[in-house]
Amino acid sequence: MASIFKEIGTKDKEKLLKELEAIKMFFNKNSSLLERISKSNLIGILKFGSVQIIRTDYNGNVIIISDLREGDIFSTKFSLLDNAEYDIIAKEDSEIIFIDYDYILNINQKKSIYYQKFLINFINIMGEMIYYQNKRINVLTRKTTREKLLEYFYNESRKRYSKTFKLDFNLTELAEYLSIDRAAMMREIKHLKEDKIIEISNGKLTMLN
Amino acid sequence: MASIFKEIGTKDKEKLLKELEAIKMFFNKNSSLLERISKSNLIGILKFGSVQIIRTDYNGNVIIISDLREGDIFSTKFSLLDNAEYDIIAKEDSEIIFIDYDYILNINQKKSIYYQKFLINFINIMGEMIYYQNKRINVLTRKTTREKLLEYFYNESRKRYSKTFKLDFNLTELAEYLSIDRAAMMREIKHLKEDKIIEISNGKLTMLN
DNA sequence: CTGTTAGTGTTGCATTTGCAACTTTTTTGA
DNA sequence: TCAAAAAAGTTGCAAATGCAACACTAACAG
Repeated sequence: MASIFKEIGTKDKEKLLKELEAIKMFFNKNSSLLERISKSNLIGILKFGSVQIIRTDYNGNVIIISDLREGDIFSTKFSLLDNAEYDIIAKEDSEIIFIDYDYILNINQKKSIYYQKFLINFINIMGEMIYYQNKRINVLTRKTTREKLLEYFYNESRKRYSKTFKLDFNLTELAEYLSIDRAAMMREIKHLKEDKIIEISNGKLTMLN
Repeated sequence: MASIFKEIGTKDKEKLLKELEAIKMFFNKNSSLLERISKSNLIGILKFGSVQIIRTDYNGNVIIISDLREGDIFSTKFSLLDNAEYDIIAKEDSEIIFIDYDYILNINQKKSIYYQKFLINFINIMGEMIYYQNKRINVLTRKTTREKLLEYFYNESRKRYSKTFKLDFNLTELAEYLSIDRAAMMREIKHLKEDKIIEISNGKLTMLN
């Protein structure tokens, strides 16, 4: 997996963070990030914890747009935070480093090796983001609940090189991630169990056959 | 809109393309790109024409994953082309410049100004790609056909600063883009007309009120 | 230890959706 | 210019989905 500081030594990393005027912030579990940061143009690097970008519809429906873990990166510019339905929530106690996006592209030390590396790391991470968004679109464009579930499970299984794995989400969140009704999803999961396609118990899923 | 050669002069651009071993290719309308390019690791820059990345399900259902126009960029690495359901189709006669992704990050002239600019342009374009994918996810995660249509129309209207605009897609393609049944979409469009929320005739849409 | 909250699991029912099968209209290219 | 293909438009119907409203269990905080 790509990392934003890959192949950059500790000293260079410190220098870089200083030049970029990086700010480290701590967020308590279940708090909203948007109350404390500007929405305009920041890159967030998740040091530890977990964070979700969510959308809450006018009818109270919650959709998980992004689910971020340690090392993941998000952008306030490229996410749709101007949309009032959107929010960013720390799901656990989390520490995040914020960098102004414009500073990344307008640093003084453009010729330094560590800046070159940083830019390339940044590009690789953006590439990964695009890839995972495509995966997500690939799931969301499936027509039926069953297909969405199977596509998601199949992806997770491949990602972990195992037919049995722990789900990243609880079942309520899974429905929010797949943008389907939770009750309908539970019904379909029951069918998948009955058809002996999956087994699932306390957060652990097994794909049969 | 970001451009990959922004602020790079003609001569530097030529030098750059040579160093990157860029290859220019022409594709006839309705031909598949995958028959002629490697799937592994290319960046495609659409000089002119239009191109779609599509997925065809086992049941023959077509979904438009990306719709690309002049100046747009796509990647064979970050798209899901290892998935046999995927294909890239030239919708019109198109010319595309291909660059190997790895060359972009491993060029000799790393310290040249035009390479700096190129990298920054590349980052800005990737940012745009992420933004538009988020827009797409924002539409696809709407639960009903009506909400998907309205969210899409609303976005287009804002993008063009006008309540009346020409649709990028014909109606068959629009259903493929929104991943909904065409007949169900037609039904819902009829309702939207009856409810005096939109007007639509030969590819031109108006949002009322 | 225990009351409260969050998450799981289930069901009935109305609504929406997808599918199949058409007709009509428009576009295209030989 | 006209036949064929593509796109638009429509409908009935079965199936899938969302919604509301539950009961039950697990997790958590005071």
